[in-house]
Amino acid sequence: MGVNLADLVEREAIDLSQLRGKPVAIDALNILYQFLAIIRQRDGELLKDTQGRVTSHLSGLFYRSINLLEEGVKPVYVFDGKPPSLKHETLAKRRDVKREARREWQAAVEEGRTEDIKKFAQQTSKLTDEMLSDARVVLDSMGIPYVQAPSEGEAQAAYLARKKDAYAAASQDYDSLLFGAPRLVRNLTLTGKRKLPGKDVYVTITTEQVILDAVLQCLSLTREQLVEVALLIGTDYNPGITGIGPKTALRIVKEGKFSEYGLDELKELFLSPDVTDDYEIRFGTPSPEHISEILCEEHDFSETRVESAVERLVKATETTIKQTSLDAFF
DNA sequence: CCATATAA
DNA sequence: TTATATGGG
Repeated sequence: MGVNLADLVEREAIDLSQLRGKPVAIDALNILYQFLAIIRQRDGELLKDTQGRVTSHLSGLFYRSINLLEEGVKPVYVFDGKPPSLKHETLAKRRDVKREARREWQAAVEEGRTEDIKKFAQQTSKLTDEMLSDARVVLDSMGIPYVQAPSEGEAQAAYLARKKDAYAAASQDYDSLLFGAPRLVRNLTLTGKRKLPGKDVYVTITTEQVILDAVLQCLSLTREQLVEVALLIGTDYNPGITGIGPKTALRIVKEGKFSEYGLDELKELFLSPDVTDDYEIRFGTPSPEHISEILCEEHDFSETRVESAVERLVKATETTIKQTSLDAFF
């Protein structure tokens, strides 16, 4: 999932208040997959409505968005379009992994291995078109804008950040940096405690940011060279060169020997990705009626829970709009 | 993940 | 008030 630049980039813990009043371009697929992986019951099953339709992603999207707005953060979701054809091999591999995970999950449930149940269930997540369109309807009802990317969502989110239509791109993956996002925000969430897969150990998860210029300066690389390093290690478009890790990749690129590896054409996918200017970011007024319609009537959410959440949403929207117009005024 | 109830 | 448990759809 995405390029692994974790060993190379320096991250800085930030407080959510540093994002107050600022639009943040959130990679929608990335966050929805996270919700599907995490929002599950004890047997690893997803939350579903009475008709058996998955709702975990909607729960996550709804409550997370409200929490962000309450913090003054303005989420702008970016949805993927058609994946570049060069990604087909990667996507096929992911399907295989998921098929295997479903088998392992079933076996773990039958044998009652609790840790494995969770582990394998998380790997089976699949986002359908219906789940994505439900997510869009929820956002519409909340008055939260989203952008349709022609191709990769990460690329479009990075483009928004480059154009300063967004203050940052938010994702767990580092690809936005390769696509040129000047600022990447990871772990854009409130709750700070998460359980480690291994044992009953809890780690504190903090929101962090990665500044592209700082990364490049620290490594003494250009963005193009950072892309070269990533391609040698492996990205969503290529498996990487066997036996080459971050350290060796850095050396190769700095010695100017990248072109010996036949990956030159792939660079363009990151340096000139398919993005569009055809979008409008406008925050609207939430519609309690539409929210109740899609969440409660259509998908069996609890009315009392949704009502109190909507109350928070309306209040947060009012103050955030006020804050923004004030910012624009001064 | 998040909200809510309950314990401490 | 804060920490932990559990159900959510």
